[in-house]
Amino acid sequence: MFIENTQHFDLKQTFECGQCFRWNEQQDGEYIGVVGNYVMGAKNVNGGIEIICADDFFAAQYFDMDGDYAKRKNKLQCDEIIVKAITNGHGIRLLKQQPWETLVSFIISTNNNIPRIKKIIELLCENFGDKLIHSNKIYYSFPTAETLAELNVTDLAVIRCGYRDKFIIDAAKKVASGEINLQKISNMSLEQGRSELKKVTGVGDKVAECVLLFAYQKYDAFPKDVWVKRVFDRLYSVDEEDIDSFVRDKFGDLCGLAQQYLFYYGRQLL
DNA sequence: CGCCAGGCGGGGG
DNA sequence: CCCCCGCCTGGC
Repeated sequence: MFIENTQHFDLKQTFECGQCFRWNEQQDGEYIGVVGNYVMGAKNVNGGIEIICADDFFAAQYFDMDGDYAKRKNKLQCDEIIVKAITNGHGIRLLKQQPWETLVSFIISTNNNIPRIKKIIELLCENFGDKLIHSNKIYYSFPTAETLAELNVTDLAVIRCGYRDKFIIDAAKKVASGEINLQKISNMSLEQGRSELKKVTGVGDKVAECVLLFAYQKYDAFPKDVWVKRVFDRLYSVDEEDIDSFVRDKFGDLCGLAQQYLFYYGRQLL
C-alpha cells in the first residue's frame, strides 16, 4: 500500500508519540511492527509512505486511512498553543490498536519508562506469543488473554515486569473468563467503558483512558500523564484538577486527539 | 548511592 | 473523601 499524501502522516511521529510500543526503526530507516498476526513494514519512499502488509485492507484500517485529519485539525485550532502543537506533530495519526494488547501494554507502562516498557512487552511476546516469520526473521505475536490466564505470577518472572505481574494475570483471567468483555466496550459510553476497564486491578484512570483512546477510538477520552499535566501547568496555567473540564470546553469531543498533539509537543519542548 | 520513570492501590487522617 | 506513601526494576 502506497500513501502519496503525507500531509497528515509521518511515521516517526505516529510511532513515537507514545501510543504504541511494538514498532521499531531498523538500520535502513524502515519501521517494522507486529500488529495482530501480521508483521508489517513502513517506510518513506519517493516522497510518500509505503506500508508492507499481507493484507492491505487490514493495514488501511489500522492506520485509519479513512480518518479525515484535515477536518479534525480544523476543529481543534482554537488557540496558538494547540496550533503550534499540531504544526509540530502534523503527521501524528491515532492508530486503531487491538484492545487486549493495548490494555496489557498500558498496565505495563505504569510508573515505568518507555525503553523498559518496550523490553517487557517484547519479552512477553517472545515467551508467550506465537512465532511469525517475516523475511527470514522470527517475530512474535502478542499473547492472547486465554494463554496468559493459564499462567501464575511465577511464570511471568521471565519478563521482569516487577509488581505489575499480578495485574497482567488479573486482566487475563477476567478477560478470558468473560467477566470483562472487551468487545462490548466499543458500544459503551466513555463512562461505562472506563468503569469496565477499571475492574482490572492495576487499571486506574490513566490506563483506562489510554485504552479507550488508542483501542476504541473514543476521541473524547483524555489520558493525563505527567507530560500532559506539565503542558497544562506551564503552557495553559491550568491546575491539574481543572484539566478535564478545561479541555472539554476547549476541544470538545476531539480532546483526546488534542491530548496526543500536546503530549508530543510537550515532550520536546518542556 | 539516591532518584526517577507516560500510576496505582491501600492505609491513615 | 483526600492525601500520601511504597512499589519491581533498570538506567543514570
